[in-house]
Amino acid sequence: MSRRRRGEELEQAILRAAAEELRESGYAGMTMDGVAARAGTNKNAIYRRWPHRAALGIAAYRHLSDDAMPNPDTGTLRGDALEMLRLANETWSSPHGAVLRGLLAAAAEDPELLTLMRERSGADTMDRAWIGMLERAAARGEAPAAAVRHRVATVPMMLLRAEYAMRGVPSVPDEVLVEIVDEVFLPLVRGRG
Amino acid sequence: MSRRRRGEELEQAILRAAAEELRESGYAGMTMDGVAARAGTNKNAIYRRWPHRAALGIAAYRHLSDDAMPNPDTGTLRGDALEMLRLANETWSSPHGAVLRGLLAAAAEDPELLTLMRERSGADTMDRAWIGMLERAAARGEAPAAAVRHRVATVPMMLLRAEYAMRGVPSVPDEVLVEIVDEVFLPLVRGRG
DNA sequence: TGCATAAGGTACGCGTCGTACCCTATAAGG
DNA sequence: CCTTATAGGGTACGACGCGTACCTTATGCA
Repeated sequence: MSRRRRGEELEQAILRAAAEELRESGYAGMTMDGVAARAGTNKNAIYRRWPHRAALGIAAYRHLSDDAMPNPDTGTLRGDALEMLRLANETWSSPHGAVLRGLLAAAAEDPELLTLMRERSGADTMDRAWIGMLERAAARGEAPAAAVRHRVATVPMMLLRAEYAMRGVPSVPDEVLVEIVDEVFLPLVRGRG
Repeated sequence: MSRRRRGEELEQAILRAAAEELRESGYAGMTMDGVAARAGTNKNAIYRRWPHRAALGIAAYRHLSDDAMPNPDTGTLRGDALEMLRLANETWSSPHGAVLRGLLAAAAEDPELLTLMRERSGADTMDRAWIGMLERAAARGEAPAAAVRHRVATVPMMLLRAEYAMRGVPSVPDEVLVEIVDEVFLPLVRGRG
């Protein structure tokens, strides 16, 4: 008969099982019994490690993907911005993004979870990438130095996020991304000259 | 013994009860049994009218407040925009807004409900108010005519929405509203000249 | 080899949704 | 005025999922 797993090994098995459940059924469909069964263990082992379902969900999401932050350098501000938006749009409209949205929804009424989420969502890294993009544009003379501001740099991602909140699951059309760049981001950067 | 209510009268009683539960406990705390008990009826009467909890939640939210859309006219674009943002911020950070966020969260993975929400959330009315504001500014010569665009007009509200999504329950500080107007909205409008 | 620790197995309490069934008041129509 | 279809009232129940309790059993370590 098979060995009995413990410690790190068991923990990884649980996380893997939870991640699979997340991918297949989303956060709403991830049940503790399901994870336990899939991991070949029982709920005791889970609750000894995470206090509740949401905590496991967040940990498993983190386990699901180590998001490599892109840092496009197309040579123009417009190209860089579009590239960033398109990559984000792809990520968020994938099953992977659906899981993220489910978690965010679950955390909406639980501030504690929301902070947990934000810490691990890589939002800061994302913001830095946009600021870097603006700095390079400014160095090229493509943007006024006064435009290199956090509030300005984050506008496109904020708009994309809000667009997702309004629409349902499907991805945001590419025209919208182009509009965000051409009708908002670039005029805004220029308007600060 | 008291009359037995029917039709419209009973429906209103249920909606009133559901709205009270929403106000007191948020959407997550609104239970069907609770609403039935508070309305002095039973779940049959509810399920004969709404197919599930979420539908009742949305209907009750609508019943909770007939949102009079503000239409400030302070004489300057900056004043109008700030006023709109401040009103929206007040609304969303009130218990009333907490209910709305709870509903949105619940609807996040259910496209059908999301459209229901959007239809009744008055988002279109809100957009029109912002466009009207821009038009008046253009008429006063305070903004270029090219800035009167839907995508431009909706930017501040989108940013506020995204700000809410990032932070938890508490209201967005007034400085952020000022930043949205002074660092984004006004430069953007000017940048389109 | 003995023991503390942690995993396995299982059952349970609780809350909540949604459904079923049967009884009864009410309104509408002959 | 009486009958009958309709809809509300009462209640119980099945299903499901979370989180807990309790006991048994394997495993690593002293």
